[in-house]
Amino acid sequence: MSDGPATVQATPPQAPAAGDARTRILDAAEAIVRARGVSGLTLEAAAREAGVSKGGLLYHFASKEALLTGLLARMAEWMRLDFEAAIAAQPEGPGRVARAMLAWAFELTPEASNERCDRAAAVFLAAFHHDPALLGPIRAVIARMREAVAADGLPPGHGGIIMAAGDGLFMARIFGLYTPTGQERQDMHAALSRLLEQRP
Amino acid sequence: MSDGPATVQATPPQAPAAGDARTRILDAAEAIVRARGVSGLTLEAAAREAGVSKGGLLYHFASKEALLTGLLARMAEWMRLDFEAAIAAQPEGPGRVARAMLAWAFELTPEASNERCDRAAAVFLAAFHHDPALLGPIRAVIARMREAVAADGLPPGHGGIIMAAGDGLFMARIFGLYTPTGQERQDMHAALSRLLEQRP
DNA sequence: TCAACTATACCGGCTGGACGGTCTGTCAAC
DNA sequence: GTTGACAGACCGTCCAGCCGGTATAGTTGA
Repeated sequence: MSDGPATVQATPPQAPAAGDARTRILDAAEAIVRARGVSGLTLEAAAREAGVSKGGLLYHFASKEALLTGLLARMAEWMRLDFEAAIAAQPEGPGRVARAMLAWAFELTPEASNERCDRAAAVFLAAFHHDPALLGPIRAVIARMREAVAADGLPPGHGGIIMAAGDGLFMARIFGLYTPTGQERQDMHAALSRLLEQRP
Repeated sequence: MSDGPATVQATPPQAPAAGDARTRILDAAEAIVRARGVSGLTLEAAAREAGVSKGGLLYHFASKEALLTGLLARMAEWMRLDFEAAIAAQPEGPGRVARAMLAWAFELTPEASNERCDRAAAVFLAAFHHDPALLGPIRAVIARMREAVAADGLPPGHGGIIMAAGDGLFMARIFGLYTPTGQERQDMHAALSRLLEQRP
């Protein structure tokens, strides 16, 4: 009994409780994956980062898988809303969805884009590592995007290229494979824009 | 930076299986990741699959990181050779490198392509999960590809699109996000081919 | 020629630490 | 006094890495 419960939580060690515990835990888990990688995400670490105990975390998420499922469901919903907003921001007509995807992938403010990109990557990789089947909600969102692009009135293949190119840049970023310069991004954006102005 | 002993050039006394132990261990590690995911790759499992003991594995690869490094070095070398062969197979002139990349990404026999794709994905994901810094050799290979594409005499952005689209399809495959139909792949291939026939 | 020695190529038990999940305890609010 | 929302000790499992042992081939020296 040399070291009893000497540590009492007078004040939370980290940020002072923004939002409810559930949201804080989700945010903490994302932050840990971004900072320390997928293997750094343990229940204890997530609990500590969120300012709750391990038991507290397990009260909200009964297992690690439940935590990842929660993370993924939140992300899928954000993606869906983002994508719908991007479509709504484009004028109607052929290629509307593809233009929205392009605007989404080549967002003008790289900061905001990178932030969201990294959050998505963290959730994505953590879920995939635990169990690839957890990506179901994301797959569903992507399938709906693909349907929308396919019915967009573009020449065959052009929609697929837009999606694949966006995915490729996403992958390059999350794995740190390479970082295109601003000029390169602009050139790619311009070339893709020309591509989706064509009609079948 | 050589992990393991110098290879003996004489035939092994009695080969219990195909190839030397080192190669068998590397192959076994890849197979495990493909079959059971990154988290299924343990030293014991790799040793068992390769038909050696754990101690035997550790004789050739002093740590798990050394094993992953070996896996990655081998893959980077294969990629480099593949890419050079793909370039050599294309007629000279502007867009040669981009045509090689296109042929590489949209290989005519999907089986062979998928096999290599999955092997690469296994190594890639396992290494990334252990330590993203291990991807250095791959990054180097990609950087050289990007340089080659940039000096290929294509309109700005077109080379980047080819690369990004290929990467996107790669990502879609390794994460099982979606599977383009044969028709879709053909359409994308045709559209990208048109793209790289243009001159600045 | 043959015993002693050395290097190579393994074998497999062991340990220490990390991690997911369980369980009991606590405490304020209703 | 019951319930919701935690706290935190604890347990079983898994795994990387360590270490002592072993078998065989090759070398050396008397």
